[in-house]
Amino acid sequence: MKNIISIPECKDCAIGSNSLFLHLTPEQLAVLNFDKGCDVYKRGNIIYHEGSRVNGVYCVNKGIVKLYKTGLEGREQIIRFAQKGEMIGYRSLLSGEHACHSAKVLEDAVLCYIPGEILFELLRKNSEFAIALLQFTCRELGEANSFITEIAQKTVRERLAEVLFILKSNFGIDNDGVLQISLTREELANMIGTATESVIRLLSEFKDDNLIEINGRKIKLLNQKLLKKTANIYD
Amino acid sequence: MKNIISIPECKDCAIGSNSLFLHLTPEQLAVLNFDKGCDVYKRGNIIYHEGSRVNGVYCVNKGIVKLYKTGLEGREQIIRFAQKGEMIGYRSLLSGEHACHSAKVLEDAVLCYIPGEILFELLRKNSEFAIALLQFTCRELGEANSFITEIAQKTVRERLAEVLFILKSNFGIDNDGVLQISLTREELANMIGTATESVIRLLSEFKDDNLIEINGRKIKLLNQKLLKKTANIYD
DNA sequence: CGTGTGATTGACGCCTGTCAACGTCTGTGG
DNA sequence: CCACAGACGTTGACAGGCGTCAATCACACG
Repeated sequence: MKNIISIPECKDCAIGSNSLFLHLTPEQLAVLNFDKGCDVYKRGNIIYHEGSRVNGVYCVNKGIVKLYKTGLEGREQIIRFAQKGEMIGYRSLLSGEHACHSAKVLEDAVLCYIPGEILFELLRKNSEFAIALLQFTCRELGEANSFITEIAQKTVRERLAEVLFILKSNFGIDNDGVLQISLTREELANMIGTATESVIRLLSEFKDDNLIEINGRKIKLLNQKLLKKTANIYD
Repeated sequence: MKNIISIPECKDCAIGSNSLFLHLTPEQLAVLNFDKGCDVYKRGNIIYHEGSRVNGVYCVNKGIVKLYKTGLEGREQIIRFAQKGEMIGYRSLLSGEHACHSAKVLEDAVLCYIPGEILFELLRKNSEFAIALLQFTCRELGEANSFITEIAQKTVRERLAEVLFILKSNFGIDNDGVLQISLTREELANMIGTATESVIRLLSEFKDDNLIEINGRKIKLLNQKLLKKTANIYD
């Protein structure tokens, strides 16, 4: 097995203007770097199950992780995807509750593990870090509230069109306009709370209307303006 | 006008095991008490509008406040209700975003106002307070995620039955089993994302099935076991 | 080549949103 | 004191969006 990877440096994850780790001092970053664990996960691996107790948080260094709740009759509801630089499991750790969702690897991933005590220690010693995490959480809460409104008031058709834009803003599109994440029809359905068949039918309709182009799981956005109208988005 | 009220003491709001203010030192509590403002609001008053900038947080000392987003075609989606001891507006203040919902008085209320600088000061100086607020936010985030799953997967009928239990746990029932909050049919509809007429019809059905008793806006829970089954709740 | 997962399509019907009409109650102003 | 407006509640009719079930196809993998 030539699967040995070099353990990523925390400071390499402290990228982007919104990284929480920017608020740590170099010393704290060094300590964190020393105390953390790191592992490789393959597609399909479960990192933790809904309902389990979480004793630390994971940082995504590479790959994509799907966070989902299991609802009625085992149907999964996707809460969000986490990618490079994002933390998962922090909600459960901080609230002291059991995990409110499961985490499953969607694209082969490298995750660092920060034990709970270390995180709490940092939060206690570095109030800027705590406030930054608070801000992050509040932003996520705002997104959740928006999503509630949308899922409650919009039609499936509108939600599907909208989710394409959400995926675009999270994972981007390449030069041809192709979404840089590939999801199964079922996963799309589980994001917007509908049946797989409905997603298939609606995607076909979008294609017929020249809003998108489909190539397997690759979705290309053709007419974003009209697609936004379909999604009932006006910004 | 004999409408002069005595300004409530912050320590009187620091009740219950989950109050954030328990984490403040007596001195901090005293400072907070001195710096805060306080006002009386009548039913129907808007405290702030969605999209406005929030420069502080409000603490509910008395009454009930409805937090809601305005969605498509002006339809309101109720996010939550805040009552004695709860804070509102903190999400927007902390995330630095505009208010993601409007706040409207449902039952005549007394609200204290804590300027943003004061709150941030406390968060910086008292890490236990910051962590407590973080925990609170995370719990709310967990609830939001659960709600997303429910609204996405459950039928209107199930959601309506469930919301009765949510109201029960938030506002309680009296000895006769009557919910201690009175909402219009429209407000119930706006909680679960459905039409007013659907709520009316379903409540009638619940009544016919002897699950509840209706007296205007007063709803009495008769058969909670069956009602839970209707809500598809198994705990 | 069998097996399994995912994608697709069609048929069918119910849940639920919309529209419209009407009843009820409360507060307001003449 | 009555008339009226306005908010809220109720009921019926109706259509269509969307979930469910079932059959078939496509494709990858051991």
